[in-house]
Amino acid sequence: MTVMQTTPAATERATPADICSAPPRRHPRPDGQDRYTISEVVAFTGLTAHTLRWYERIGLMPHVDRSHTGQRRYSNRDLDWLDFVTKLRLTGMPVADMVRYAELVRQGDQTFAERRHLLESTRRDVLNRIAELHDTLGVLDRKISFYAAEA
Amino acid sequence: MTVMQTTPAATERATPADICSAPPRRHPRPDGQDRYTISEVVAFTGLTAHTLRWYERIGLMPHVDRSHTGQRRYSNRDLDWLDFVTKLRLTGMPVADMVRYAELVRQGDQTFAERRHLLESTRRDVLNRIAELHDTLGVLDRKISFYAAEA
DNA sequence: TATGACCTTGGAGTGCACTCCAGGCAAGCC
DNA sequence: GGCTTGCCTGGAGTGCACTCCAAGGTCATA
Repeated sequence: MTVMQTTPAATERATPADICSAPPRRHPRPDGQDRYTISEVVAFTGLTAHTLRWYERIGLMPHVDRSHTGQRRYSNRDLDWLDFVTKLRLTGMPVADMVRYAELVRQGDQTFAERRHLLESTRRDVLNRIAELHDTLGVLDRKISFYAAEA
Repeated sequence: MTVMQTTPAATERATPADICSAPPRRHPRPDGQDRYTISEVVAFTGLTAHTLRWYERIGLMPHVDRSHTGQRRYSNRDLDWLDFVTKLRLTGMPVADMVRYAELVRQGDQTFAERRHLLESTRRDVLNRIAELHDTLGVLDRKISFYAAEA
């Protein structure tokens, strides 16, 4: 199934100089398909196969379908979930909390209120972090313009 | 520079519900003093004594003065440095990179250009992270308003 | 049909950033 | 003098989030 030119695991160790440039590029999901192998999902999400299996083990993935020989076949719904999880990870939310959220989803509609609370508190975290980063940006700009003036 | 109200190490383990509320409150630096004990610095910065000693061990702190009995006495300059380091940490910069920066500072003025490059790339990282977080905010808002509509 | 890329598992290993421990010194107070 | 509190050190331990390994089954293609 091809594993085109992403940066499969080239995200290994980025020096500060690298980091800025390119976020791990992901491939578009082909339309009209709903059963992806793990390596396709690696290409779409930028996660490693190890991490995908691990997510499943710890209960962060809803049950993934299997082929008749036991190989994983991810659906578009699974990919949507992974996209969401990846976003949550960016906020710095611990994996344990995401597992908690996944459990709530499994429990069905009566957990809507709790899920909303969880997301709302995450939202506040994100706003705080953005504010902190803006603050840091100010500090960096002052230092940089100092160095620029001296150079 | 101001470091106002924050609690010492009350940041232990915050559940998602807690996190939002208060950032660890720190104590203001008293004026007209320039030799602080490690426990005072703990109160000012919110870092633990362990972490302060560890930062020194790995070369992230410039040499800290000692009392005649060998106890650490931090200066206001040291506190400023710790504030800066703490800001860099918030950006997600790895400790090893901050140690690199500290080394450049120790090497003196001829490293201005390199320091500026390092900070500029950090600045780009921060901008990227802010953009990612805004993106995540959009996702969260959509989910939250979905749950709000259903509830 | 055989080669090689791909997939499976449980469990062990890794790297980062702390975090703690044991054993000991020094100062203040009753 | 005895007690408490605070500080010191090197080295070991912890928790998180992966990351890898060994041993073996599966699949596409030459």
